[in-house]
Amino acid sequence: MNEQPNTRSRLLEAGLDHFGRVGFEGANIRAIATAAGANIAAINYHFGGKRGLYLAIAGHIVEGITATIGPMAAEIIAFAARPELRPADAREALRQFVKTAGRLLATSPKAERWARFILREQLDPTDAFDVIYDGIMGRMHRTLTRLVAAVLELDPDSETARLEAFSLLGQALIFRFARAAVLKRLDWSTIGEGEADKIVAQLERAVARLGVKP
Amino acid sequence: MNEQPNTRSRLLEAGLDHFGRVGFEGANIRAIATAAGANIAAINYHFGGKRGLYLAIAGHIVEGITATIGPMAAEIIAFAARPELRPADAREALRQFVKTAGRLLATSPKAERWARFILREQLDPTDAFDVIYDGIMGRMHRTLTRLVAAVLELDPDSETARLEAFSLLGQALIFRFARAAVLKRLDWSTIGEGEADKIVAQLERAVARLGVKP
DNA sequence: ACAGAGTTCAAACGCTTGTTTAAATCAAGC
DNA sequence: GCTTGATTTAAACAAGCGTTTGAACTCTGT
Repeated sequence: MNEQPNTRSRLLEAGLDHFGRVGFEGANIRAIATAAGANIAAINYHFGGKRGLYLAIAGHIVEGITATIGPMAAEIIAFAARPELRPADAREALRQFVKTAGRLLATSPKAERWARFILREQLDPTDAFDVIYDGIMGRMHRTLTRLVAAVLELDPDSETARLEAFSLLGQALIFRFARAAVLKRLDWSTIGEGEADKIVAQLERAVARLGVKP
Repeated sequence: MNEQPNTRSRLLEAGLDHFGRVGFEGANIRAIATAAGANIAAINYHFGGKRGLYLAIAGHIVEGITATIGPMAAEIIAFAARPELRPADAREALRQFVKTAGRLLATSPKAERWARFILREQLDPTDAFDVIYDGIMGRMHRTLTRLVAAVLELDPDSETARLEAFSLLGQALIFRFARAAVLKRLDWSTIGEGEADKIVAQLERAVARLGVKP
């Protein structure tokens, strides 16, 4: 029943999955405890209760994402921070970013769980949303904005640049958030490597289209 | 306490809001009944139970969306079905579509409730998803695909055309689904007419960019 | 071997859940 | 005005919920 790590970690993982699927109110701490191979009381012992576990999971997600995309993120951030960033270079950096992040988002089971949990938080945000936004989301969007602004030759602090960054993000996230519709419409049964290739190609097309003058 | 329509309708509206906020498992039929100014037993009487109400709401959403975008949709569908559809014409139709639909999606309280409910269904689809997909979503996406394909001069049945349609859709939906992040990042407190203008302008930029050769 | 803190366990605690029941109320038709 | 069917009501049902409890089980340092 038990996997490798300690009860605390197993509860975080099981909770992430469970909360993401049915939401905070719908979640059942007995089911979480069972899935984690732990006793119900362990949740109250380690996290002080259901809400405590939920908030801890938000932090756990930030850690997870940071650890996963950390190396690439550092590289891109350094690149994006260069003052003499040329449009063509920024476009290439953006292309690399969507290739890696897009594939991760499309195929990784971890990313699936993260996305589910985060999306539910967007639907009616609680304290957990601030944890995630301040921890990873805001930072990531600011970097994306700088790159997009460089490609479009916009002021990176302008509202337009931020809107453009959301536009690009939307084109990636739609394949994660509207997965059920994507699978039906494209007649796919699942998203494996082959399907991810097509999604990534679509994202590269989006980047290539950025800032091209009519 | 009671609004105008009958108990059945009030339960559908209250349930749409409540299920959308906290999900099926998290929803509380007592809270729904109270919000609707009805007795708990009314849910079982009219819909046979919690699940029955949930499924009925899916149908109610399809009706609502159809009634709201019906006139525009009919016009666009007729337009998109024309065999001799020229790229420039299709682009103009697409521009009109995102202007109307984008503003509705961004500002309408009804659209907010629909989007919330539908998004939750995407996270783990049940029978209700099929009701919504077959009822409105698939139809709408097929029309969108035809228009996008015409602009890009692609085969409207090609996988690429369908992916491109999702890309465009993603750019509109991100402002609805990731609303919490959008508000934070753009330092908006709410999305009123002024903010909707900026979102619609961003969507028009996305349409203008479609199919422009480098 | 022992002590003591850290952790896990089964059992029980109120309380809330979705559903059911049977009586009360309403709206027409004759 | 009474009857009949549809609808609404308050009350009760068992099952499930999050939390608490106190005893049992680790494990580490001495």
